Amino acid sequence: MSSATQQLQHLLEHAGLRVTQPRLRLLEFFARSSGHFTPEEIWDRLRASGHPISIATLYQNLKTFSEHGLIGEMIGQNGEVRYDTNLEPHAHLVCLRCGRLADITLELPDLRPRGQAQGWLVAQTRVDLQGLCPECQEADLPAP
Amino acid sequence: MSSATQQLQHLLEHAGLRVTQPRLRLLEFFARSSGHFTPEEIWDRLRASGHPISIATLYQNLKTFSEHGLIGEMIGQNGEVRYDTNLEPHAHLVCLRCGRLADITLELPDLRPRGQAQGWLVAQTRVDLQGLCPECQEADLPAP
DNA sequence: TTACGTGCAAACGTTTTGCACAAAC
DNA sequence: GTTTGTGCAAAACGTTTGCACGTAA
Repeated sequence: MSSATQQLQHLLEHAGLRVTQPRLRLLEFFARSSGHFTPEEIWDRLRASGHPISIATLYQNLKTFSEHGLIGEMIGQNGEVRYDTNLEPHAHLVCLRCGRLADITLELPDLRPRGQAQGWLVAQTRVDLQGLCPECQEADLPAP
Repeated sequence: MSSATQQLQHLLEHAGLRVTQPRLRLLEFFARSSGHFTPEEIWDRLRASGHPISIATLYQNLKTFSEHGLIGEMIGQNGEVRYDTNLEPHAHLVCLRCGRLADITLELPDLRPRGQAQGWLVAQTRVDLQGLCPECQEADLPAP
């Protein structure tokens, strides 16, 4: 067993989860991928890589992993659920033309609302920027 | 016919849409409501008010209306689609305990990303703040 | 050996579609 | 009279669940 796989094992053990083949494969996927993936995308890629797992097991483990803080869960631009290895708080930059999604770290000013909504206790902020990525600006097509 | 209904008629005509009963009833709903509604909530309320419309017609018209800019479409905290009469750009304040959702107008600083994601052309920003509304802080329950 | 995880198939809730009919223009 | 919208029922979609079996601890 590779040492990379051993690390993933420790991750599962540390979370109090049993070490199983489907879980190791799913964690491996996240370890070697970077991005924000829908369950379907993950399922397709696991299948394509020769390590298919059952769709039920996939959904169950995505939920389990995100509940244990091993991966992040986010709601995409169109309401799709996506999973992510980036556990740091970060904002997203979505290209309106090609859909490319980049993580960015914004230094946010104090966003505590004044005026209309005083008295709220703000715990988290979710910021998504939409626009055109450099490549799509380059392509210089009419705006979508 | 009431003058309020005439106004709604003009709205439809101006958008190049035919004036029909279901459409007028749907627009009436939005005219007298304030908030962010799921299709199901809208359907329930129309039915309860004695003016039911078909679920297919509802979905078709919600899409049509939002494409024509008559109502706003947003993705809720859990990925649900919601419709809204507030067409102004605004941010949301979501209570993590009771789910209450308030619109707020933030004076956003320049959020153009630097560093990791230079070169993007930012067209829109979506900001959602999560926290506790004043009432839920008052209730002083353990945090969710 | 016992609790937990897997994976199939079925069920689920939401949204979309095909289509015959009705209404608006 | 032509085009557009309605509404039913059926299909499609993504996700969850029940359950018998397998496997980790």
